[in-house]
Amino acid sequence: MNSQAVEDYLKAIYKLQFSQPTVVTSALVEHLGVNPASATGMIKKLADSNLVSYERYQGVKLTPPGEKIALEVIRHHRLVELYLAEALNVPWDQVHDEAEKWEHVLSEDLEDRIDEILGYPTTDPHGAPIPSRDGDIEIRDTEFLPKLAEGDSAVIVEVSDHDTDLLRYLGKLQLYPQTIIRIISIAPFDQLFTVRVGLSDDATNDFVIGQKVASSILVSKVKED
Amino acid sequence: MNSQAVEDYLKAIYKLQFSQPTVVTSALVEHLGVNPASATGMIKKLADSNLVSYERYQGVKLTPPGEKIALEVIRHHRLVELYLAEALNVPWDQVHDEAEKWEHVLSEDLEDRIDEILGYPTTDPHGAPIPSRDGDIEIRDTEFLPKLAEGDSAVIVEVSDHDTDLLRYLGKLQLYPQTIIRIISIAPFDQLFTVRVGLSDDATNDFVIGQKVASSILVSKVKED
DNA sequence: ATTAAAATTTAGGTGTGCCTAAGTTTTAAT
DNA sequence: ATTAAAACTTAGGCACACCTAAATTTTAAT
Repeated sequence: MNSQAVEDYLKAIYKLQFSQPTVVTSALVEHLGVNPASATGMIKKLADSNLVSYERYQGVKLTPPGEKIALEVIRHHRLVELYLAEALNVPWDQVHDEAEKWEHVLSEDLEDRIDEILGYPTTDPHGAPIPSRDGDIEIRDTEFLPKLAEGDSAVIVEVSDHDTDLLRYLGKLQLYPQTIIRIISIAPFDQLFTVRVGLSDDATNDFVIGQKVASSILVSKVKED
Repeated sequence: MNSQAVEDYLKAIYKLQFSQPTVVTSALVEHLGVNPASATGMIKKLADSNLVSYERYQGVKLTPPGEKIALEVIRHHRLVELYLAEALNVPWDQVHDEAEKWEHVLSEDLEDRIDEILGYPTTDPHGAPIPSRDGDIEIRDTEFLPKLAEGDSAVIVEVSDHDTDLLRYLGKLQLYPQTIIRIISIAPFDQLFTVRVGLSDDATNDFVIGQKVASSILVSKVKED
């Protein structure tokens, strides 16, 4: 069996490959909080097992078998997150950390039971897509909130899931997946977004978010009528 | 934090202490399926941490701190077993193996949520008592089925939980905790028990069990009127 | 082209928990 | 009392996954 460490590395590589065509050691070091030497050692091990392709100093890429395992782990993680939120009422800012532990001990049998109980869901509590059993994952047409212009309306598709404080803050602002928002204005220099939840003309609940928060939100633009 | 291995050893010692005042190395070797040398090494480590008292060649005994941890692990295990059975419909012969993995990753927060959802249960699916949060565990007046005499009626209190095949067999015979049984007869030499489920006079469903099966069942005698 | 800084790898080491093989101690039989 | 068998411990190693410190390679600046 793959160790927990192997699974964590593969998952990290999978996620980092969205923003980088090849994942360099330092990216893994930062994402996993390990020492560069440890990352190099594990990368060699993964390359030996043919889970990543690797060229010294050039970073890694998942091979098909590596990607398959990464997607299985991600499926476990996201199913568990949703299960914790729905069935056990764990607050959405805590499900990620719990799921980090549970994803590694979930049997296929239990995975199926949870999947069935949840009604074969397609997204987790943060809006991230849940891969299918055979590793297919939905590709969606999204952009980060900072790409929006003044006056744009959009629906929140997904929010970044690993920062507890950030999630609590987003929750307080009602910024959940499926929520419709409108960009009222964008202040220059500091890129501050004045945001309104919903489509109303009522400005009393508008609030302002900065770059950090804005770029943790993935949206899909809503066409005006 | 205590490693999974430490938790497993403490749990094993706790269980073995019921039948032996002091737990010798070979008992742990058999129960955990490890090499004698490994057990000795771990025993030393546990003694150094003051979780067991230990004298070379004489076996170990849990200290109060060791017993506390053992009971916490057992509480986790039994709560998870019951949760898997009730909420996820995992068959009762499989819950033990799943719980072996989950018990080590259960946070206190999740433990409380599960406890609440289950309605603060006191026994697991095999009838074993669930320790309270602060380590109290119910002491019951029970005996093993082979202690019963012909004609005795008794209620099944608990069955041995770790043998999948045995549990499936008991299930087929309807020998669950709470079930009332009567010993119709005991065949000499081989100690074969003819058992009837319930208190009826209908003999058509009587069946025979041997020593192995009989001694896996804990009962509480029912007084005749 | 040279060099300083950044990124990465190598070398060597730690702790955990397992193993086999070789003693040592206890126990029970004669 | 002696001895064989059983039980247990010690000694020496292995695999894993981490670390620090030192060396190497890449990169970007002059």
